[in-house]
Amino acid sequence: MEITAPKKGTLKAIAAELGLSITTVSRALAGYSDVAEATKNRVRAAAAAADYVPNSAGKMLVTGRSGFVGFLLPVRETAILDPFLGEYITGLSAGLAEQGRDLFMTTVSSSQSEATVLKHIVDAGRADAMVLTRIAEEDERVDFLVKRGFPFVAHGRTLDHSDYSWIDTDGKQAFSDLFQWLYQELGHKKIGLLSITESMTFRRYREDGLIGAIKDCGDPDVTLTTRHVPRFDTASWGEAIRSMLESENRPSAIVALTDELALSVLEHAASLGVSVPESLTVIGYDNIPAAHYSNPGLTTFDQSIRSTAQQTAGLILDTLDTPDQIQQKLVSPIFIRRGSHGPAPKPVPNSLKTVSKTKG
Amino acid sequence: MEITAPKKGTLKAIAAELGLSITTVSRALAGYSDVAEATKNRVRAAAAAADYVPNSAGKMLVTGRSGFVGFLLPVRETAILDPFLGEYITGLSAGLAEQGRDLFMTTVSSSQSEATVLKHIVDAGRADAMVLTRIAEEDERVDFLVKRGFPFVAHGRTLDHSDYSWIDTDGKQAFSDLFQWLYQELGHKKIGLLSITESMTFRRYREDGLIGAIKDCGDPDVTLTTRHVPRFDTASWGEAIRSMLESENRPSAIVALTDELALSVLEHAASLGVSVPESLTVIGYDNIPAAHYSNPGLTTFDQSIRSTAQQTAGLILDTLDTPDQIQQKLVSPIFIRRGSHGPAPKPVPNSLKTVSKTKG
DNA sequence: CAGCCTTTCCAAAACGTTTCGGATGGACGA
DNA sequence: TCGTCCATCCGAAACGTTTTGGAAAGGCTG
Repeated sequence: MEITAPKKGTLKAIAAELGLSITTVSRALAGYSDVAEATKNRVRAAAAAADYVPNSAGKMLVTGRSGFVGFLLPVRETAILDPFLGEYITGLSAGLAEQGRDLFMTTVSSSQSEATVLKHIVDAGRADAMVLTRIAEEDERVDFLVKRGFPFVAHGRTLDHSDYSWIDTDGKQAFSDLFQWLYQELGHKKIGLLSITESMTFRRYREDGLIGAIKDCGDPDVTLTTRHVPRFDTASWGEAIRSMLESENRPSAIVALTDELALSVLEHAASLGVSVPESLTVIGYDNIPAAHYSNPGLTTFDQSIRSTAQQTAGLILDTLDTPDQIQQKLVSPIFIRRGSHGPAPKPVPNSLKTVSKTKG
Repeated sequence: MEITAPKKGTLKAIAAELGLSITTVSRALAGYSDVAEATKNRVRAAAAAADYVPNSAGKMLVTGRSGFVGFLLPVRETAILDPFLGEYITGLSAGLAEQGRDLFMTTVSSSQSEATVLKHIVDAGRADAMVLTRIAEEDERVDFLVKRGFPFVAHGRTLDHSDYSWIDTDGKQAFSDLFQWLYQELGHKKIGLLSITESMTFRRYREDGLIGAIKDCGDPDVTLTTRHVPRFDTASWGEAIRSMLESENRPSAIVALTDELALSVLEHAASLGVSVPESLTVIGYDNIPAAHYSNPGLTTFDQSIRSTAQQTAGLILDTLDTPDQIQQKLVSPIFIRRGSHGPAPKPVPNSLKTVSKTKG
C-alpha cells in the first residue's frame, strides 16, 4: 500500500500513476500545445483506462460555469405537453449535447410563480444560460433576465425585442405571402381568420401579416371575418367555428393561427357538410403530426422545429462566448401543400385580376 | 477603499462585513448551536440584505452532492408527452423543491441510447439520485443503477424487484377487486380484456389480478376474451376493439389496461350502436382528464399521480439519507365510479350466486 | 484562587479543477 | 564557451464551501 492513494478517478490519481503533475495531466487532456505529444498520449490512455470523467463541481468552481442550460417546462396542472414542445426539447437537448452542455429542465409547481423559479436558477447558479419559450407580447421573464444581465435566448420575442437574443419564425411574412397566394392564385376574396385571445406576439405578427397584405392588395371586395378563441380551451372553439361556417357570408378560405384550430375547423366543416377543399379552403400553421393524417391532409406551414431548436443551441453558445453581442434570427417557415386548399368556389365573373396564374 | 473587497455574495464578503470568520458565518446560517443567538441574527440579517445564495459549486465540491435529482424524459421523436407524465413531473418537482433539491430532466435524442445518457449523468455527477419511470419487466436502466450502486427510485417495478427502492400502484389487487365487483355486484360473466403488447410490468400485474380473480371465483361460466394491441399505435386499436364488439360472443364488460384504450372502446361502441352502459360495461385505468369528459363518463381507477409523485420525492430523501435501506411502497388506486358501468345485460336465469348484494 | 466546564468563536484543511508564472534542460547560434 | 530560445513540465494559487479540532474567555465549583 502507498502512503495514501489518491481517490480514484481524479486528476490527482492519474498524475500519481503516471508520475506527472496534476497541471500536466489537466493540460494534456485539454489539448494544450505545451505538453509533448507522447505525454498527451500516455495521459489520454490512462484517463480512458480509468474511465476518467472530470468532476463537474471542481470544474464549475474554477470556471464559474455549470455546463447547464436551463429550460422552464410550461406544464400547468394537468395540461398536456404539446407535440411542438416535445420535439423542440429533443432538438435542443441534442444540440446542447454536441457542445458538452446539459439541458436542465424544471417545471413550476402551482405554489410557485415562474418568476420565482427563474430567480432561483439564476441566483443559485444552476445554469449558465436560459432558453425561454412561449413568449408573450410583454414578458416578465424576459425583463428579469435582461435586467440581471443573465445570458438567455428566447424562442419567440416580445413586442419590444431589440435588446436580447432571440430566434423566431417569420409569421408575418408567412401570412402575408399566404394571402397573396390565396388571392392571386386561388381567387379567394372572403377570408376568415381564426385566432386566439391570448396576447402572444406570434399572434400579432401573423394577424398583422394577413391584414397588412389585404390592405396592400387594394381590392375593396376582399373581406376579412375574424374570431378569437381561448388557445387551450378546446371546448369553446366549436361555437366560434360554427358561427363562421354557418354565416350567410361564409368565408371561402379560413386561415387558422395554429394547426389545432385548423383541424377543429376541418372537423366542424365535415359535420356541417361543408366539403373541403371544394367549397372551403383551410390553412393551418405548425405542421403538427396530426396535420398529416387529417382528411383531407392539412395545408399548413412547417416551422422545422428540430432545426430551430438546433439553432437555438448555437445561439446559446454564441451568447456565452460573446455576452454583449446579441443575436437575432428570423427563420422562414416552409409552406406545405396538402389537400385542404383549392380555388375559390365562385370565381368572380369578370374581375380585375392582376396576375392570373393557374396552378399546374 | 479596502485592500481588496471580497467578491460580493460570498461567505467571505459577509464575514468581512460583520468582522466574523467564514466558519462562523457558515455555521450561523446552517443553524449550528455553537454560535450565539445574537450572532446568528446578525448573520441572517446580513445574508438577507446581501441576497446571499450559497454557491452550489462550492457546496457541491465539499459535500459531494449536487442537489439535483435526475429524470429521463421519455420523449421520442414527435411523441407526445402524455398527461400522466406532465402531472407526475409537476408533483415530483414540487416535492423535491420542498427539500431544497432541483429536478434535472433530460431527454435522450435519437442518436443516443437511454443507457448512454444515464451513464453520463452518473459519471459526471450531474445528479445525486435518479427517478426512473415506465419500467419494463426487465429494465437495463435498473440493472445499471443497481450495479453501480447509484441511488434511485423507480416508479413502477421490474419483475424481480427485491433489491432497489420503488413505488408502484397495486394494479393486481385493483383488477382482482374489479372482477369481484363486476361478477358479484353486477353479474358480469363475459369479460373482455383489452391489453397492450409491450411487456411492461404493470400490464402483467393487472392481467394477473384479473385472471387470478376469475380462477378463484370458480365459476365455469365465466369467460375471458383478451386482445393485445401496441400501446402507442392508436391507429391499430380499432380492429381489435371491433373484433371484440362484433364477436357473436361479445363481452358484457370490457376491462381496458389504460384509459386511452377504454376511451377508444367507448368511441367504437358508439359508432357500432352498442349502448354503454346498458349493453356494455367499460372500465379504464389511470383517470386521465379526458375520462371525466367522455360520454358516458368513464369508470376507472385513479392513481392519484400527484400524491404518488410527492411520495417519490420522500423516497428519494430516504434513499440518500440511508443508502443501504431500500424502501418499497405499494399504493392502492381509488376506484372512480362514473357512468360507463352497469349490471350485466342478460341476468343468468338461475345461477349459483354466492353473495348477491344489490347496489343502492 | 485553582481547576474545570461552557459558551462562543476561529484557523486551516479539504474537495477537484484550471491557470498563471515560472523552472528546467537541451539545442542552437555567435 | 556563453547566452538565448524553445519545448516541456510543474508549484502554487484560486474558486466557495463545510468541517475538524482546537482556542479564548468567562463562569462556576470546591
